[in-house]
Amino acid sequence: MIDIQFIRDNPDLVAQKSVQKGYAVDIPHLLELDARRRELLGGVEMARAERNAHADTLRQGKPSPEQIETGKQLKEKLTAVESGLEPLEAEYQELLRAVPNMPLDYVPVGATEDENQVVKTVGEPANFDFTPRHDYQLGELHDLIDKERATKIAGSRFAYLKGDLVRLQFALIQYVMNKLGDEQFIATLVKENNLQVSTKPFTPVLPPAMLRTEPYRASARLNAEEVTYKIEQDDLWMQASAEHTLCTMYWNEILPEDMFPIRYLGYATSFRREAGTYGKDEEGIFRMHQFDKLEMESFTTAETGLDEHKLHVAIQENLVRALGLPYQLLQKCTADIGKPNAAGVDINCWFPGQGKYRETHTADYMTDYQARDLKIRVRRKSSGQAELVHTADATGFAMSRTLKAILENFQTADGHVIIPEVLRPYMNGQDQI
RNA sequence: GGAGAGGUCGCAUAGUGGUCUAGUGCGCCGCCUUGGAAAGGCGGUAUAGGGGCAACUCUAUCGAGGGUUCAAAUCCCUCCCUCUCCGCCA
Repeated sequence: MIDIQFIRDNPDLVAQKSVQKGYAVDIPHLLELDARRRELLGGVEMARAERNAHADTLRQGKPSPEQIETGKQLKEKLTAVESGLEPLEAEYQELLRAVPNMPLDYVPVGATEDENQVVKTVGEPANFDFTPRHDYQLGELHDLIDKERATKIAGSRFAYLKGDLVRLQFALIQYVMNKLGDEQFIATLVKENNLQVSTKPFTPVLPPAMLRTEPYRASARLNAEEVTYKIEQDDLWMQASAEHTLCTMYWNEILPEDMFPIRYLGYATSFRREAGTYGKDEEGIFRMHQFDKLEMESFTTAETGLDEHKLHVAIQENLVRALGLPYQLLQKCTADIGKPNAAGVDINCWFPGQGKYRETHTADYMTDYQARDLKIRVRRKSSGQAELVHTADATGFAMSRTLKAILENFQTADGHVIIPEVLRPYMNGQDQI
């Protein structure tokens, strides 16, 4: 949720930037509601003050019939003004929540994801002297992926992953957990990128996989119900990313300043309905209903939020480079960053099977937009004041997409797959599949 | 699944219709005291919104929402959550 005061102060800017993000919000109408709401609220509060003052005079003893009569009249008056406020309040809240976060100035303006800016292209796609195989072909060759039986059991977009592919996943998890848990590693990236942030390492977290409606809504991440599974019986949602259960972790809390920055590396199985994607990426394990993901989530003070986001991106790049995957770094445009985002970056890795760069990573910077509705605040040491925190999240590795990228990029003519060197120590030194 | 208890200020607790403008203890902050500290004393100690240059002030918040009443932490209804015991279970 955005600050209503900001909208009051910058109505044109908010309208303009909302449109740039693809959210048509009637700002003049919102401000009109806001003004009327405040006016009515004034009346309601005055009526309440009168009622309270009257109640004060009756503190002791029994009230006289006259006093009860006065009280009745005050009550009627209050009910009358309150009834005017109620529908207005509901509409106001709905409209206010419809306003997206404001993109930062450097975010390119664009109407579709095609206008995302390629910031850099790193690494060269391998020049195979044979037709590169897809993940499912390599999977079949080494008995690594069984989608057919998974479909029999669970339906489309599920898979049994087996053998070396599973070992590879656990190696990847272990590798990332070790890197992000190493203060020296963080310190190097902070220095290299000239960031004004702490060198504190990330704490690994296994979060719950389900969450309740109320915190989910407040996180501004439950805006696409077609992507999220719901357990009707228990009124719970399956998280579609560890980010969802991580960013909500401190819901309704005020945290001491010396806890900051709070850096988590979550690992969770994520679930997506993928409704409306029939026929899209049906082959292989690129787009699944269920996939495992390492996810960074940071809570920071306002001053360090942007640099924290940049740290996330630096970490992502470092990890992708360490594997040796060719990739593009994209500055996402206003249309693609998402409603709660102030900025966002994608990393698209090269997939030889498709001959394309496809999205494997994303990094989101929310400023205080999520925190406002989630009511997550920091208690400042100097002033004692409670201020909204900033949140930023970023993909560590989405397992299935990364496994696919490794399979396809490092394949050999005879159908083997060379395991990235950094992962070999976590696979008993195994160097190929 | 069965039975029971409970959700009050950062924490712990008191509070069963009007003196609750939510008490007390702990914690925290400031001051006094001290050579310095401890102990002690005094004062303060939330969040959100509205008004005001400010001092300050008004409103809301005792799990959530509704109701009864002149008046609700307290009574009624619905829901949510937590805990304990039993059963089942990785």
